[in-house]
Amino acid sequence: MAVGSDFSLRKVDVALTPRERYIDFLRSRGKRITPQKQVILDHVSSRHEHFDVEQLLADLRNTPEGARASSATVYRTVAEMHEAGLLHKMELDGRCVYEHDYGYPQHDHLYCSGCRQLIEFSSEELARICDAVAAQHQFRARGHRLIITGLCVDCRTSKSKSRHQDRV
Amino acid sequence: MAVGSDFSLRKVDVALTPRERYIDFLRSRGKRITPQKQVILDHVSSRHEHFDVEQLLADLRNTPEGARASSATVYRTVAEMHEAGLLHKMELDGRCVYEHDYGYPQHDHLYCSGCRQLIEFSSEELARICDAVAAQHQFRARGHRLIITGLCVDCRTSKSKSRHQDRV
DNA sequence: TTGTCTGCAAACACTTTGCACTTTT
DNA sequence: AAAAGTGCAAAGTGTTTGCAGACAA
Repeated sequence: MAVGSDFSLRKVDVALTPRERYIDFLRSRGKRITPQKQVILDHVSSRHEHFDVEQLLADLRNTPEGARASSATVYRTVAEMHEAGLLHKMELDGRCVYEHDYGYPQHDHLYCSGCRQLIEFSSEELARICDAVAAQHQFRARGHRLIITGLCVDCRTSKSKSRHQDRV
Repeated sequence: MAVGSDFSLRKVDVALTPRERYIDFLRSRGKRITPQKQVILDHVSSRHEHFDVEQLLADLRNTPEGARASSATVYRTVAEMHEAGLLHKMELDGRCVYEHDYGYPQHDHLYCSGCRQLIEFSSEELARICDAVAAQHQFRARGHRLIITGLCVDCRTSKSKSRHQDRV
């Protein structure tokens, strides 16, 4: 069973770049830094964007240098980066979606069930509510995830034209 | 692709019992009311509790009358009840978890990563935030889901004794 | 009689794992 | 040299689906 170590529970130290942070993490665990991990790291940290493993694999294949990593490796590496606190993970429509959120402020999402787009927002009030609720239940909160489901503007207006909306 | 019809989008009419509601739904679609569906309905609506299909199947088998339904049927029926607005669905740790929430007030959850218990809470403030955020993005919200992850009191205190905590 | 439903088993999508080989340290 | 990583293919999970027979409307 994977373990969310003390390391990953601590508030991130934003003085480090993602790469430094990751390398620190690997070193502290006696894990290795391999070309595959670097390629994946570069891809993932070059933008703040939601993706699943399939997309990441496709991206890697489209890379000019044709950087390569097997899906097994991508799954393993992505999990490792999640442990390291570089990637945020969530489940959506039966598969795992990640986003590079190291150094990014906490935020939540609107999820359009039409085009499956994730729209970000953040709310301090929400954080306050979470703290209050947790305290009330003597719960030690590690984090939270709020997803508001519905239809985005585009899907609302193109409702009758496309097959997009209401995919549940 | 399954369809979340107008029917299921409408606010539930709490004057109906779950059974009435379900039967209405089935009739309106020309779907049938079978013994299997009734057994499942009874089980599900007899308590307000979180379960996955595996648990539901086990429960059915433990029933005195040995009520039976294949897993395919349970999957199909549960999905149907979700469409009918009787069951709330969420994904957790890679599988789908349902709860009978017809007639119950909207609420959200604290999820203990130790014992995997779901603790309910509700917050009007939260609902307000969701509305505000959706409006801000011209988004038509259908619903929301907030999960606060962490450790419950029990798992916090029995931290060193058990293998419970930090299952990610 | 028509059309849905059920159960079974096969199919599926996504993810994890065992293993032999490679690579880092 | 020792330990961890990689790719492949096989094994797992949880869920869906095709189909033939059963059955409600």
